[in-house]
Amino acid sequence: MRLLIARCTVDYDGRLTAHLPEARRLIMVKADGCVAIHADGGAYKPLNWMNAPNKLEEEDDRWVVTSPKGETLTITLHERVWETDTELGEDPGLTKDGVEAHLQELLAANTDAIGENLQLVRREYPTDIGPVDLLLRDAEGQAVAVEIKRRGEIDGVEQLTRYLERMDRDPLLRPVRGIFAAQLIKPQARVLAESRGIACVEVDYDELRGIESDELKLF
Amino acid sequence: MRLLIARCTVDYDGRLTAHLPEARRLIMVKADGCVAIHADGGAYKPLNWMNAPNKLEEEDDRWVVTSPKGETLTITLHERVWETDTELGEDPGLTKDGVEAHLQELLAANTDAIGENLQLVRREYPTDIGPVDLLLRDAEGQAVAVEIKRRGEIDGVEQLTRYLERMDRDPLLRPVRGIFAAQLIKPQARVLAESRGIACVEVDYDELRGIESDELKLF
DNA sequence: GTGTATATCTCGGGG
DNA sequence: CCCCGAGGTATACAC
Repeated sequence: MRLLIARCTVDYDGRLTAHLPEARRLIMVKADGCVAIHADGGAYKPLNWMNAPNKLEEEDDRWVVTSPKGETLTITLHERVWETDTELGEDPGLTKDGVEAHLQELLAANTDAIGENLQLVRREYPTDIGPVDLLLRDAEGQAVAVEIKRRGEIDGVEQLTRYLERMDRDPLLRPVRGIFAAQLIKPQARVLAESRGIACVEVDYDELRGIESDELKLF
Repeated sequence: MRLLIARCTVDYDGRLTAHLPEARRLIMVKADGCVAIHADGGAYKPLNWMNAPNKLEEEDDRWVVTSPKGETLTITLHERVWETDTELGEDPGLTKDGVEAHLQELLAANTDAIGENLQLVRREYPTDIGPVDLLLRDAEGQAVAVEIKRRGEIDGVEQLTRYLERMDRDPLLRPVRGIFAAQLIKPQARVLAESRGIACVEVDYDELRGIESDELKLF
């Protein structure tokens, strides 16, 4: 990883055009070739950047980074404050717990948290406009489509609505009941869902994880 | 801006939990207090981070960053390779050209690019679920709601559909016609829009900008 | 490759 | 503060 602190001006020309007036900034060039220009604030997002793959040409105090799509990032260096180049090596990578995929796993294994007497048919049930998180059947054999979110907002209701509309055209499934499950459901999303006959269920992630580990203890 | 290259392990506990095994990484602490841990690849996004505002406690080789919401980022330093601290100063900031806001300005000034004989009523017409990009009236006085995107995808059609549904409840507007305008409209979005009676218009940004500058030349 | 959904999204604007 | 929408979104995954 190459790090350079310099007074510079930067111009991006690609999906839009953007310009940075002269100031002191950090320029980071990673081993994969990606370039990022950071100010001393503003969260982790750089002011300007170019992803890998790209081509970096250095001509004295003018760097031109070009992407295969024809985007260019031009960095003009007015004063180099300092620079360094350090080998970091491969990163073993991040392990995560608590994202939507885990919530889906837990709910697939504990459908009781969604409703009574529900049988899992499959996860990621495919429709021709995208996969439904869970397809279940209730005690009467009616198909139940479940959309799972960490945070239940309007987009999720729209998504489930599209799936239901689609699945209702399938004589083997029709009529399909919809359930919107999330750790937290926003009031706007709840109103929209219920106005469309979609049930809302709030689920507790920690509690589900507790059930899961209790079950494991039985063996 | 403080920069530290170190062998470290990192744990985040907040909206999810995440863990980074021991490896060499760059730790960046900006003047506003935000912390980012970067590997030597993977675009500009850090592996792990904590936004400002937060509290950073350093105890020898263990840094604990705590956000007001109770999220914590724990960095354990196993070997410090080098570090530095440099004053960058305020950044004058980025200027952009070519984003959706400009497209909206241009279309508001040149409704002919959307359709014939359309009169602008207002930009960002407020409904109780959000603002519609443009509200127009056609030659017959019928209200026309326009949703503008750079790239026309399904989400944009859903958005316009919600607005139309809402506006159709207003006796002063009803019935409202919908137009989906974008530089490029994806086939799926076009199918969905047209199945809902929403017209699609592709507009040329460069051409619009040309019209604009031609008009300026007349003065 | 396209299409779809997720994200500790980030960021900015308006109420 | 929350809500909403845009983003050079980036990223992963399925078809």
